[in-house]
Amino acid sequence: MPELPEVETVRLGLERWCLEQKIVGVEVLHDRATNPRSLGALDCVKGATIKNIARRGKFLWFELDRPFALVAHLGMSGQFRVHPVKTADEKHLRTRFTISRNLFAAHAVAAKRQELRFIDQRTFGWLAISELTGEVPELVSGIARDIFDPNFERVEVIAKFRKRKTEIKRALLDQNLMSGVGNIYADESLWRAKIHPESMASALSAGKINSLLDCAALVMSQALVEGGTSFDSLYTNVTGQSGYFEHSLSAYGREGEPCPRCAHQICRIRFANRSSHFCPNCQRK
DNA sequence: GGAAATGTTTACCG
DNA sequence: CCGGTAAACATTTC
Repeated sequence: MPELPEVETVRLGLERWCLEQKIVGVEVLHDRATNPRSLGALDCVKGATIKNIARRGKFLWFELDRPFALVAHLGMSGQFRVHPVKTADEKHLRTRFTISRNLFAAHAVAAKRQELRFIDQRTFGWLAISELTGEVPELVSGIARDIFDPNFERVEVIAKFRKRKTEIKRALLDQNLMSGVGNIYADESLWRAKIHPESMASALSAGKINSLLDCAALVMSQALVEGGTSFDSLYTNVTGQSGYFEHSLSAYGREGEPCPRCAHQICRIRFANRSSHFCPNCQRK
């Protein structure tokens, strides 16, 4: 589930709880939690201090006082949680980082330790060590900027969309064109922009694509305010709270229900190997 | 009991 | 380049 708003919610939580903390322990409990493209084993972050938490699209990474970053992708069900040490292990705990706040000797009785845990039921999520020399880690270098990136080139992106000989929803999901949009926000953005998901990207005017991008930004920023979307307890933010945006969805998951705009029944079709929800009355091809 | 479906990404094949 | 499909996995729903 985690798309841009959920990943940003997680990033904010990590920023709140992990900044300037030193990683003093790493315990990998599942092989698949490490991306095969990782430069090495995750325990090489031991001893590093977390200097920044950054994000592009659905990828996030911890910047360290090292020339490499710890990159994370949440996949379908990944979560980060910050816990006091000795909290009972979750069933799907994949990696445990022990982190410690550096306290001034004059005040410190003992360094305060906590655990940063990566939990992932379906194990499509992963962590990796990746070289960080430029703006983003090497592993993230192929991912396009997301719409909230200050250097997002809207005019260029619109032109790229219009060159695609494919359906608009497929293009919207392509993380190499524009990152951060997944199945839920694709359906919601298309509904808001009144565009049929199977419309050919190349058949849409620049103005229409421009308004679609406006809708995507609007829908995702609303979701962000509400702490992201969640359908079950799989997704929670760092402190364990779920998002509430699910109550605000207009099309996604609402097959058979009336369209909030025109009351026509919302349809669901299989498409690109996933479900698409749309209003056949408002969203014409 | 079993099939289908679930928010992601990547790889492969035609 | 494009699209279809499968695969990685655990769990829930029909």
